Amino acid sequence: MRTADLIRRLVGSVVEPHDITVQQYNVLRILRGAGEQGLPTLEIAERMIEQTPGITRLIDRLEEKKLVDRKRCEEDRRRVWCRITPTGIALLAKLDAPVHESLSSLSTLGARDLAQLVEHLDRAREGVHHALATNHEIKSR
Amino acid sequence: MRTADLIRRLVGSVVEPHDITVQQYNVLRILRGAGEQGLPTLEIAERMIEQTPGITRLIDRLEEKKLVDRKRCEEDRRRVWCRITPTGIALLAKLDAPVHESLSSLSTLGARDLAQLVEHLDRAREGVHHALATNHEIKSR
DNA sequence: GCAAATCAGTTGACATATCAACTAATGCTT
DNA sequence: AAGCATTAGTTGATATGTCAACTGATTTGC
Repeated sequence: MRTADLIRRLVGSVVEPHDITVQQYNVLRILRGAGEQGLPTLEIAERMIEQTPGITRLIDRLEEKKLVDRKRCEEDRRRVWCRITPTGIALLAKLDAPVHESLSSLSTLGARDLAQLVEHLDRAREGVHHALATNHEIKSR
Repeated sequence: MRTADLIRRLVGSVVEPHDITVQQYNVLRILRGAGEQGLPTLEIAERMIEQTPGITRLIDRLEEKKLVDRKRCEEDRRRVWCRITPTGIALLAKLDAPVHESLSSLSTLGARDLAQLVEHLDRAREGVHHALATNHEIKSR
């Protein structure tokens, strides 16, 4: 968790001077990856690295900055499609290199160690995920 | 970072029903570890897992709940000693077992893998730490 | 021995996060 | 087809986090 916090702050130090938070950056990355059509609001929430219940207002703020736009889905009028705007794409393009470069600091670990680290974290996450789900079940009785 | 977020939420699901946040729990653990005399405010901040500039008010809230008390240091009147109260100790005692148990979900990894994971994270952190420090230097010019 | 710099901590203004209650649309059931 | 449950998303109240400016205490340099 110490390491995650440091990485968060490292990425923050790169993106925040451009007036977006790390979470907003994460949303933009997700939407860029999602392509033309975009994604419904709660789909974005599910893909976030840090889970956040405040997804609506997070995207409100991105919309205010014209980095994202939204429109109601016609087939299912409960849903809202969110898309990254050209301005958003341009901002990400500017950030790609510096973010990537800042994360190169992780290469204090070699490729092999890094791969193993990721694999271990994946396995750890499974265990924790299971514990959280169980915990939640118990609470909801 | 996904894994860290999950663990954070797992610990949160254990401690939050007792009306403290994960960060507050972290402060209490630090103060219990610090013993009788306690610690000056900013010393606590340095030892936190997630760095937080809002340490004063975080401790304000713990003080309101009578889990912590404070007094000015006589030798250096700028400083404030923070100590965990008996109520705080009692709360931690109640939480020790459930927190420990919830974290046993990490034993999807064997002891050896876990040790290696920690070592890799430590090394990763060094790299990131260095990058952040350098980054900060550049900014402050 | 005194001004300037530094340090420990606090405060105010503001941004963001969180939780529960809500609206509107759709799906399911009989 | 009516009624209830579910789903997608929003909103309001409130708690917490964040940044910069500040106070008061202690060092440091000259």
